[in-house]
Amino acid sequence: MQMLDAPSGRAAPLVDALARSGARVTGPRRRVAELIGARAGHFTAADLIDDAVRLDLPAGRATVFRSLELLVDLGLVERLDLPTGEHAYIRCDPVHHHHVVCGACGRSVEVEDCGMTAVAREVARRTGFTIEGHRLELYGRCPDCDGAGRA
Amino acid sequence: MQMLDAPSGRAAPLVDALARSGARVTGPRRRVAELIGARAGHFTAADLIDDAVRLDLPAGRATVFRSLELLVDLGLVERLDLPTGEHAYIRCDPVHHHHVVCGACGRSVEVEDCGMTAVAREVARRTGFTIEGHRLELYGRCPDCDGAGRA
DNA sequence: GCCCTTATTGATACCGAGTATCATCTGACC
DNA sequence: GGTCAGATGATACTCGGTATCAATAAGGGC
Repeated sequence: MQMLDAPSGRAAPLVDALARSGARVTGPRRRVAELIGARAGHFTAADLIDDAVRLDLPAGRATVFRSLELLVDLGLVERLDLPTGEHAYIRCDPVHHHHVVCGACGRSVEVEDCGMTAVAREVARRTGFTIEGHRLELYGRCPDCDGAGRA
Repeated sequence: MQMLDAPSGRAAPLVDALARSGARVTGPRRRVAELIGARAGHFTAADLIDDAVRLDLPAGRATVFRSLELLVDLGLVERLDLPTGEHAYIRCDPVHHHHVVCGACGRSVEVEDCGMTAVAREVARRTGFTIEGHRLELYGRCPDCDGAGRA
């Protein structure tokens, strides 16, 4: 018996948000939430599909993609493009922010604003464009990997 | 006879850079340069392949991809991810900069810095990460489309 | 101008991410 | 418990991009 009635701490908020949005809280969706909750840092759809098999939390390929799409729409997961061109997903809070991704371990943290609105304003001034949105991703090394690399 | 010995004004710099880099200046590469030169704004690899057929400037699919990769390496073309998730390419100068893309007409302009280095520094300070690179894309409406929309 | 080496080409097959289809199933409300 | 719209998942497909490999051609040396 899978204890799916008691989703792990990290999966629960996803399940709750799903319920609040009016979407049906189905077995496969719970499992996908569980899989995402078990992940740290960014992951690809393929990662989740592999995990589903490994952890015996069955969810069809199409369902994984559909659930991800749903969670992206709800703002609980964000799609990002790694410098390699790969598409990945990352769990996050539904407020505007950016990601800093560690190229060594894949860990990522969220940062807000940090002066981006000023940058957008400056760009608007220089180009005459009306800026409606932007997308910023920062790449580098997290303190741990940076330290390890130097040691 | 295609006047490929006299590439159009917009294609010539691409061909020159190709020659300077040590790569062979072949017929297909000239043609791809010509196709890119004929394009305004961003375009996909598929666009170029279509153009190649329409304009009777033959270049194989694999060759178009390879030429694009080469030009990306040389910094003459940049790959960008549209908000839709599509991959596109855009012609640009080989200095670090960002793109502002008009969602209505697809036109885009380059902008430099605009305070991004300060943002990166601030992010580094807050997160402890060493920032090695970033990627910023801005979306909005160009002055023309903005004006038309309002009129 | 010709030859030779080697980079390039392109037809083809392949791969992986993501989507469409559609018969079957199931959550949630009555 | 019954009903039915919404969800599922097997399958087949599309599409962007890459690998393979025999054939071709650029361009430096003579």
